[in-house]
Amino acid sequence: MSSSLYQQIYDLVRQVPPGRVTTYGQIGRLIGCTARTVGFAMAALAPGTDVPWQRVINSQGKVSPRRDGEGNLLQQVLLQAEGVQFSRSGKVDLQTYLHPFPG
DNA sequence: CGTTTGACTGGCC
DNA sequence: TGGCCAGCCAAAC
Repeated sequence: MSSSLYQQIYDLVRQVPPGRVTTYGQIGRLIGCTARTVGFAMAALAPGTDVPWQRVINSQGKVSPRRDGEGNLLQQVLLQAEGVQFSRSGKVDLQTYLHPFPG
C-alpha cells in the first residue's frame, strides 16, 4: 500500500479534526519530508478539495502568507469559524490547538 | 538536465 | 518580538 508523497500528506491533514491545527514541519517529520514539500503540496490543492488545508499553519503558529496574498485571510476566518482563537498579533497558541498525531 | 521558485524552519542579531 | 540568512526538497521551465 504505497501512496504518493502528496497523498500521504493529504491523508494526515484529513486526520486533523475541526478546531485543531497542525504545522508543516509536524506533517513533514511524520512522513519523512521537509516542511517545504508539505507547503508545496498544499499549494497544489484544488479549491474544492476535501483536504482541510486551513488547519495547516507554520511553526510560528501563524498563517503563512501565500503567493496570491488572498487565501491567507480566508484561512484565518475558516479557523476562527471552527473555534480557533487568534491572538492580537494574529498568532495561534500551538500548545492549545496543535493536533497530537498518533505515533 | 541545470536553474528558479515557493502556503517552511531554525539560528542569529 | 521581529527581521534577515542559509539549508532543504519537489515542481515548473
